[in-house]
Amino acid sequence: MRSNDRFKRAYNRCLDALAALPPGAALDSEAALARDLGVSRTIVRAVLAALAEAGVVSADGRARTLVRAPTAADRFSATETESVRATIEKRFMEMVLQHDVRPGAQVNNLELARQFAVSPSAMREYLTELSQTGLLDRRRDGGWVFRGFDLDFARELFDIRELFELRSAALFADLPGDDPAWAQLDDIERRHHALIADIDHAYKAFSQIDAELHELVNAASRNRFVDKFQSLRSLIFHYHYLWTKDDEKERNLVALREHLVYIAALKSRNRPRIRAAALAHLRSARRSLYASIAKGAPG
Amino acid sequence: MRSNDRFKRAYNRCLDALAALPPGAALDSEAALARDLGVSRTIVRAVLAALAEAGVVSADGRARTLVRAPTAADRFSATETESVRATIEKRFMEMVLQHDVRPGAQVNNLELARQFAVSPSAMREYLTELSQTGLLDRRRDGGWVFRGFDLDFARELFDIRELFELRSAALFADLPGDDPAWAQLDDIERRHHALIADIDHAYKAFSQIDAELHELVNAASRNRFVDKFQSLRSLIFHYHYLWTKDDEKERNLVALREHLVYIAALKSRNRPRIRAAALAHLRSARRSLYASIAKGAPG
DNA sequence: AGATCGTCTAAAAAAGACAAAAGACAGACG
DNA sequence: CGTCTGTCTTTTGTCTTTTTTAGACGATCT
Repeated sequence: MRSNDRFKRAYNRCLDALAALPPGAALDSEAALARDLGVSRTIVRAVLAALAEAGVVSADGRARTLVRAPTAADRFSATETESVRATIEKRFMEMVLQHDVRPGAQVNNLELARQFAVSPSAMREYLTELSQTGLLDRRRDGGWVFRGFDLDFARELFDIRELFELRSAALFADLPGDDPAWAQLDDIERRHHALIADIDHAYKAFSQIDAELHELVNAASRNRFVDKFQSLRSLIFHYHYLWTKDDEKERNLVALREHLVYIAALKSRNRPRIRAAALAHLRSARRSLYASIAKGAPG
Repeated sequence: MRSNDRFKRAYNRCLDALAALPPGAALDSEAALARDLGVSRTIVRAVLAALAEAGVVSADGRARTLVRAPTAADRFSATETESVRATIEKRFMEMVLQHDVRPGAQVNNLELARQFAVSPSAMREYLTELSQTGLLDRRRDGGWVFRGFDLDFARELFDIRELFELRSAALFADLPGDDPAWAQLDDIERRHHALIADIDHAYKAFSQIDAELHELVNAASRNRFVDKFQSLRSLIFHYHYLWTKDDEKERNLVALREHLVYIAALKSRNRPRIRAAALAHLRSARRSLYASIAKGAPG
């Protein structure tokens, strides 16, 4: 059956909203709540019924009032509100990037589904989607072959990334002065400075801002294939950053400084300078990825 | 239920093989047949049982002999041997490339499944896979939006194609002289000459040889992302050639001649010459695609 | 009269069911 | 003793069923 994680997330968000109200306050209409929570009225009704059941709100007739302030115990836990899709992605990326599977290994849909505690259909759908990314291949007679997160994959990924990023950066420099992208670039630059200033505490935010910068630059290509590739890159790097801990802070600091040089180059609109800055950053990122793969895979 | 199109294709291939034998001849062992037909022994056994049922072979004990020469009536028809996947792909590409759906239109999984006479799951799996190609987008709340085979798509496709092909061609020129790719290139060149000589009858074969040439060149990149893109390109062009009939012969002849210039340039290993030939061919292919889209979509 | 609510319908997601296909293993045959 | 065959188990591809969600429409309340 379909999981009701949507309902659970809406329920938690509703508790958050109720925490700001005093006991005895009247709740908004169903339609208004649906708008605020970004779900259908059907879900809102289910949430309200559950809140009444839990004794958080009272529902006499059509007037609903807050009975008591919601507590942490009322909330659904993080594992419950996670969509099946997100669960699978996390588990799978963990498996892949931590080198728990050897390149060339056969992947068994049924076994993975059991291992991740999801239905075979959900697993199958995810594998189908991921087979477009080059991490997996579908065998002609059924079954899946894992191609692996190895040096070859990293090389192929970076070769394309270089091709796309250099093209996008050149196009970015040609954007008219009043294009909103310039303001977004300024904002990203400001946040880079803030992050560097507070690097001891905030270095975890690197993955996010890295994705934002490269997505902004690549958007200048106005090309859906570049966009798709970019989101694959973000996905892989997001999880890669998450689990590769050696020299994490230093590594991120180096990348942030390279970003600043790159941003300055973009703002100068000087083609050779942009190209040089982009290449310098890509080369250092490539080296760092190669090194972490060579270390992670002792085979 | 899973369809037995595999069994039916193996059955037809087996009939083809038997047609070469005289009545009374003994058949190979199951394992040998499985190897020859490229299927499992389970299927071979089903095929042999069906052949005995049809009276084509006799099965007394473990010795099997051919009773009579197979006829056309024994064969399964083309529609029966087509896999569900292939059916969907054909119908969908027909719909897309013939402009039966407007860009931005909502695509309904259930309705498509009914229309194509396949199950919603099979349809859904195909749409999931195709959404990686940029022809479709998945909406956050379920449902699909068709992005369309329009001028934007053609432009984005060709921009990437140009990027990849130029890179691949340059790498191709660096292949060592004893690389098998050169022999394959010679073979493709020979078949180009044969095709041009017999263009009045053979112009239908263009789609196939076009895909072969570009796949060979792009293989020099040794990059799975280039390969994936290349197979998407082949898929789209295959069906596009199939249905765009205006000036078909002339169009193909022009492309074949451009191919020959391109092949000669590759053999010269002269970088600027290769680049010029590739660009010339890509530009003319781009123009021809743009023109056919502008004509096909009167909106 | 206008907003709000209860109920119904349709569509999509997930799970479950089942046939087809692949592969393993032991016994039979030469 | 090696090869071939019969049977069984596992896994995949596809279809069907169940549940969840979105949205529409008329009834109800203020």
